[in-house]
Amino acid sequence: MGVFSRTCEYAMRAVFFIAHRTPEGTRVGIKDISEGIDSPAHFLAKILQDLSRRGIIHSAKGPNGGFYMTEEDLSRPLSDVVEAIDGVQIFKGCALGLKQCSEKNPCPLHHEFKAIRNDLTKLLNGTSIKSFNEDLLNGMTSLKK
Amino acid sequence: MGVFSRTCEYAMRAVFFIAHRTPEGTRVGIKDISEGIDSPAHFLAKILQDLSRRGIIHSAKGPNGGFYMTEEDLSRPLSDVVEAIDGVQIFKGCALGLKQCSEKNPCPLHHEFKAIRNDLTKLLNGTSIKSFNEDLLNGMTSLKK
DNA sequence: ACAATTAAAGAGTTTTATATCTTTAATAAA
DNA sequence: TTTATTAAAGATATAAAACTCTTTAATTGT
Ligand code: FES
Ligand code: FES
Repeated sequence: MGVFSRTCEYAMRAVFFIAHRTPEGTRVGIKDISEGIDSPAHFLAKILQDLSRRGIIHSAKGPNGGFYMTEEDLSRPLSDVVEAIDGVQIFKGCALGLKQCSEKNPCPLHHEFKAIRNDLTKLLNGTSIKSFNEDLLNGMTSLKK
Repeated sequence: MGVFSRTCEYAMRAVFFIAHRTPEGTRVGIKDISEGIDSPAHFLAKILQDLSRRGIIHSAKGPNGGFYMTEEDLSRPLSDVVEAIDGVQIFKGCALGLKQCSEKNPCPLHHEFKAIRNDLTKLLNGTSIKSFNEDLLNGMTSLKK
């Protein structure tokens, strides 16, 4: 596995996909999303339920229902998605899995690793979903394998 | 989970521990290692068997047997351990799990993520186990929770 | 009211990661 | 040669992650 869990990868791709497809108060269904990002539909449904419960995305049942994101949702940093799914370890945890990453009792990787972890945090925490999405709207980036 | 799998965390801690404890052709047993790094002994045994088969560490059976590392082993980069356990995804894989991370078809995170991934690669690939170990010998870093 | 559409919820199954226990093989020392 | 010591190998066991299927509830439009 890479840096994020597969579940988290699906979640991020889905969020970008929804952001991309619902610029004007429209909604997009689970089928479209799962096809659009190459993920198992039922599994993704669970993930989106979760994000929806947490208020990271929104949904509506019934005809013309589906998932969508409000302006507020779009302004959120991507780290909210990651944290919802994978938790906070990736941002705070020790590279070697020591219970506490600390300056007091640093592991051999601590100093350099901390810098890298901070860069990752800055990237995910400092960039809104909307601004990632702009590249996507401009056709510069992709969600498709 | 953090950046690395738990198995990989144990592996790295164990490698540092062995390096630390066997400076002079001595060996250290699985019991000592697992206690020293806080890991389940039998599980760690499996991991070390694996590393041993791959030639990343060495072992000897019988009385006064145990695990040890040659000069050559100590000169290896830590990335060899990570790659043996977690594979290459962490160094090459797309943040969003796209099949191929590429400039041609970059995901929204690609540019910034690539830089971070490269820093991590540089850290693990560019530093020998021995040099991480020096801090450990100087008592500046830790393997204990 | 009714039928169609959609996500939510619930209840699984399968696969992978993590962990344990037992037996075997190699080595060293007495 | 025997015994003790150690890792290797094999066989399970448990837990978590990933995935699937079915039923329910909400909403819309007729
Ligand atoms: S203590 Fe290990 S990364 Fe900080
Ligand atoms: S394409 Fe996603 S990180 Fe390179």
